[in-house]
Amino acid sequence: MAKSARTRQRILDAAAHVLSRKGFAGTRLTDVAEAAELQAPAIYYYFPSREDLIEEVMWSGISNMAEHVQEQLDALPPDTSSLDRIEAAVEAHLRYQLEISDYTTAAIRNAGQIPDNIRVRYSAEANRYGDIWRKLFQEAKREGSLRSELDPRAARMLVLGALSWAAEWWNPRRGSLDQVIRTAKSIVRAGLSTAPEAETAAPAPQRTRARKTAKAAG
Amino acid sequence: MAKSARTRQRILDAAAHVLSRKGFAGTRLTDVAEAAELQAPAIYYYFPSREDLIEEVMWSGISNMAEHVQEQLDALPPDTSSLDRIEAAVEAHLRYQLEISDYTTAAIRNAGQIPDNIRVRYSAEANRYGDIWRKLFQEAKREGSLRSELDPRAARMLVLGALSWAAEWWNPRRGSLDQVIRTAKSIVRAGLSTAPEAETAAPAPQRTRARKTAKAAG
DNA sequence: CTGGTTTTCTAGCCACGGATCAATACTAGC
DNA sequence: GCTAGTATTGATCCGTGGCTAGAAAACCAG
Repeated sequence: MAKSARTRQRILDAAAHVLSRKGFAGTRLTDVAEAAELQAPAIYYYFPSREDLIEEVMWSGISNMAEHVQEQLDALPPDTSSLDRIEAAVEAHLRYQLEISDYTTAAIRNAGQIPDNIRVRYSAEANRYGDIWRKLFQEAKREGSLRSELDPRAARMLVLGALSWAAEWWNPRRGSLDQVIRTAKSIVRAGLSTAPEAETAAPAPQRTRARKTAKAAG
Repeated sequence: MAKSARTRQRILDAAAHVLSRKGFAGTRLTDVAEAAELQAPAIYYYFPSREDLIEEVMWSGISNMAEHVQEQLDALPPDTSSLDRIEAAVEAHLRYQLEISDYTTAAIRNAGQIPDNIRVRYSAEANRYGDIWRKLFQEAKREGSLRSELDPRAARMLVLGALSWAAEWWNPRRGSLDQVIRTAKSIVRAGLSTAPEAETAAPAPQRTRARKTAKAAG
């Protein structure tokens, strides 16, 4: 009984991997099968169709990301400032995207290329994730931490874009992840904040790096 | 003689359009032909193969972008500060990407999915564009305008990511382009700058918005 | 071993897309 | 109207990939 679930997961992982670098239309079941170490028709024992498989990859990618980020936010002390919360979300997003999962990469790269029927469910989940950030920015605005000349929606999407795009260029051999995270946090805080950054270069309390729940998808 | 060139251009435009929303593997010659209003085999009169066509779309997308941005930078007065130059590049990039061309969107979305043989030429051109930004950031660093805790490469790529990603979410009906540009400039400047932003909310001399050379691809 | 269930494989149908090529317009100059 | 070169099409070949069916294998009681 457990074996079945493991095989299914292997197929999903393989599909995420292929999807992330070949694109929606370029994802062949034979490639997925090869990566999962079985024959292509075996996939049909676990998924009704190619599209269903891909849909689940896309869906679970963004869904797990949302869960992960939300988890990290919930772990913060309740009196954390809105900008600190945004920083924590930046770190959670980058860490998950770059260190853990093919899924988010697959989702992000193919969001614009999937056919409508798949997009429906995906968009719903993407919106749920977007809500997390929308809320973060609303809080910041309400607290007066967001500079007034910024359009909140544009600012939010620009930040999310900077993070999402990191999967395209980040390479573990060219600079550490921590370095990227530190830079991203710094830019985002300074980029959004009204305050002239009192604690400038001070390392700042690392309380945002909560715990290391390296929870693999599934 | 002019007709031939026009048909060729029509095919290129169509290919850019299809490529940007169907992805590399999903780009069918029949779809391109339909958008270009001719029959698929006619494409082979102008391009030796499907891959050559796609390669030219990718290549020219990033190439025109580089040219456009460089042009705008060259139009700035020689004493322009490095941060003002970066702001100008931000505006040039966004304006070109969002207002003018399917090509850049196609290039950006498919950069991670094209096969190696196409990627070679594309990467060369992408590097050329990257150089423009690398230089901008180096200048800023040399001038001492870049905060010291920022990793220059990470900072540069995060900014470029924020801009590139804009094509994924920006919609002319949901907020004006000028609004997005203003927000992006503001975030980038404040995000990178050492100075505590003296001219805060003041509209600031609009000398970065150079002229409106709406030069279409080709 | 045996019988039954779960899982995987072999074989193959079918549709589609890239590519080729001969045939056909269209356009100019005569 | 003929001809030469340009531009476009329709018919077709070939390879490939999603998917199905049914057999084979692996697994697991007893």
